[in-house]
Amino acid sequence: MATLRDVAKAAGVSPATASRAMGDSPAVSPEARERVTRAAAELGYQINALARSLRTQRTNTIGLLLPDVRNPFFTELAYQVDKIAAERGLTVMIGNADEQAEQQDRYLDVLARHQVDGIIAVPQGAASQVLRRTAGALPTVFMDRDPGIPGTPTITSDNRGGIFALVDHLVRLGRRHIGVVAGPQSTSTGRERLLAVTDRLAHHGLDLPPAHVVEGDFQLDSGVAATEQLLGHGPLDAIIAADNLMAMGALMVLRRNGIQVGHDMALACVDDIEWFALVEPAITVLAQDIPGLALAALDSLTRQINGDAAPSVVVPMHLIPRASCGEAGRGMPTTPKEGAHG
Amino acid sequence: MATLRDVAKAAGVSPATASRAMGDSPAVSPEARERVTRAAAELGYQINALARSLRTQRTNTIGLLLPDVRNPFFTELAYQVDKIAAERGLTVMIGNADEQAEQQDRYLDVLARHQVDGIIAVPQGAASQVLRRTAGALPTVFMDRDPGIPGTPTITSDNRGGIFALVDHLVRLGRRHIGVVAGPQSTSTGRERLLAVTDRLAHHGLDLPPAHVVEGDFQLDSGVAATEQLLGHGPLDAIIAADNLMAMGALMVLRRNGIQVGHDMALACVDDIEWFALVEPAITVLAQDIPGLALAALDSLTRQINGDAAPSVVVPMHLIPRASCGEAGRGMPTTPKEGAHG
DNA sequence: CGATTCCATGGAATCGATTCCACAGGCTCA
DNA sequence: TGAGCCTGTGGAATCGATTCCATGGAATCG
Repeated sequence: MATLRDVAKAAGVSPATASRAMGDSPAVSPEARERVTRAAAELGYQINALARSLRTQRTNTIGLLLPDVRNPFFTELAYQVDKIAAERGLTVMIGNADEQAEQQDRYLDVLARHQVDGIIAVPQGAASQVLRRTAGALPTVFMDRDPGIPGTPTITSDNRGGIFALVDHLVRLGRRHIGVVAGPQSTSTGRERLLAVTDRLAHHGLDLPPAHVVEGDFQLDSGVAATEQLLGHGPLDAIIAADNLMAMGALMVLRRNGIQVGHDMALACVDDIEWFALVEPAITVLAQDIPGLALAALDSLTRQINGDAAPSVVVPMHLIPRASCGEAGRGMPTTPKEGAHG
Repeated sequence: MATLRDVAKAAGVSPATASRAMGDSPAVSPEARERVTRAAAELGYQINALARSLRTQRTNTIGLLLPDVRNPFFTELAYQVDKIAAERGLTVMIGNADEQAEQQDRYLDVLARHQVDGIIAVPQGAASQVLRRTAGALPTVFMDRDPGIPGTPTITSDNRGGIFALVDHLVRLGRRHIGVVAGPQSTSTGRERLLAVTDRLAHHGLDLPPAHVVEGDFQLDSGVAATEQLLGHGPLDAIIAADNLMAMGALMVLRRNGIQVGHDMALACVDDIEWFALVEPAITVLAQDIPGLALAALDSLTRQINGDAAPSVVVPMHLIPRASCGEAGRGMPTTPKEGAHG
């Protein structure tokens, strides 16, 4: 591999001048710049990012820590973050915690050792010691979930507002007996979404008995188990799943039991997937604004890296009604509380 | 951030000794090691991977270049590669070409600048100049697709053998009029799969007219377009899609046209998705052995990094019959050529 | 015309960890 | 007892790029 020294020699200048010519320092004669550029091209010179970063104390690299890269929601999040970061000349190192706190800690250390300029993290479970230390030591932004570490900005979706709209939608369609496949209560999203369902049902004068709530872990299998359990606890006419994969599991169970989704039972969940529109019936979702989240997170992180105040942001969610909740007018009449909605 | 120098000072030893104590060099007294270890813990010392790598000329980092991180097949591939690499103490930098040759080239340079020890690449399109240069300059393994660069090992699935099994399956079920939503013919997988279908149909005495083949780009939308086109060209009783996303698109079109999949029309594709078993009807797939591919790629790359001979590997595929191709015995009788299959 | 400013350039220090080399002190063995 | 060895340690060079500082020459000004 050719070094800058080689390039300088080939161009007949000093390494200092070569360095200036490669960057866009104005203090280089056009002639020297030309010679250096040509020499670099001829030698196939690639700058050594390690050496540069060691000297400049800047890597232009950020870490992205996710709980599960295989969940389409996080895949999309990674895609959007990487895309925007690339446009800004930043490289993204993706770390997959694979749903294990220990892996998360391991990756945080890896990122720190690689001297990333900052970290965007979707934390899992309770805030670990390593997570606190890292968030305190270098620019950090939490995204999607809030681990409750004060002083670190958080970019989240408006889960409460979104769930309100979803519950209103279901109630308007005549659903009264709602079951919830909740997310893990160790995550802020799991808690917020469940609480919002409870609160909004109460607002409609409806009750959410404990037997109608089963906690899953955001994975497909837990959606299966939770739904089986829900079906054993009295009659329901709607199920809300706290994420897409658990909704998939719920759909499997409902099908196996010969329950007509969209008719006998409404099904809705948080987080859209491209092919949710495809499944029969198409699934009603509460979609997060993923590009919006990614953009806000990067903006906030960049500010923090530059030493400015970094804001927390709440991004609106978007209800997409599809066939899985049935049509308005079916079954019971539209709720008289219609007018009370926000 | 504490440096090794700080740790050494705190432990009352020289940086040299501190370095030796942090690694597992035997030439350190137990007492010195103890003191250094404690000092490091107290200072929250994290080794600076940049400085270490600059000196040792080893980053213990490999690059993984993918054409589309949002395709579940590549997501799973990334997951498996990262998992195995982590077990071996390697960090993975994922690059997403986002289906653009230009992005691929850009990422190859990024990886080279970061001094990765080696690259695992799923190349797209024709082999670019940058791809050739990179493959020549540092340890490289191609995975899934073969760009035809001699001297660089390739880890691929046995597309030909797999497709043979799939075609045999369809023919055995009485399907005779097969349409193909082919992959891009600029990729080796696209070419191999189409050729294998043609050859195996011929082996059964069946023809594949040009009008029954439409080329897509491995994305959902192209599956939609291709299937619509196929339906306009005479009667078919089966469609083979070269990947999962295009099969999704095909399924959408078939549904919209009221065509009963699994009865009027068989549908099968390459690459399984967890929830393909969920769709109604469940989709028959030719699944790749993703952990097998990941393991073989990493092994081959590691050998190459260590200066040993790195093998090319062909990994077997696995046919998973589901409801989308209908049951045996339906329609025409089982082909008399049954006995001729390999 | 002499003094001052400006500009392009090169030498050398620096980032943080590793490692070659030299060396001190304790040991063994003849 | 002295020659030789082994072990643990520290000084200093090194990896490759950046950047501070100094310098020489050209341009500008009064």
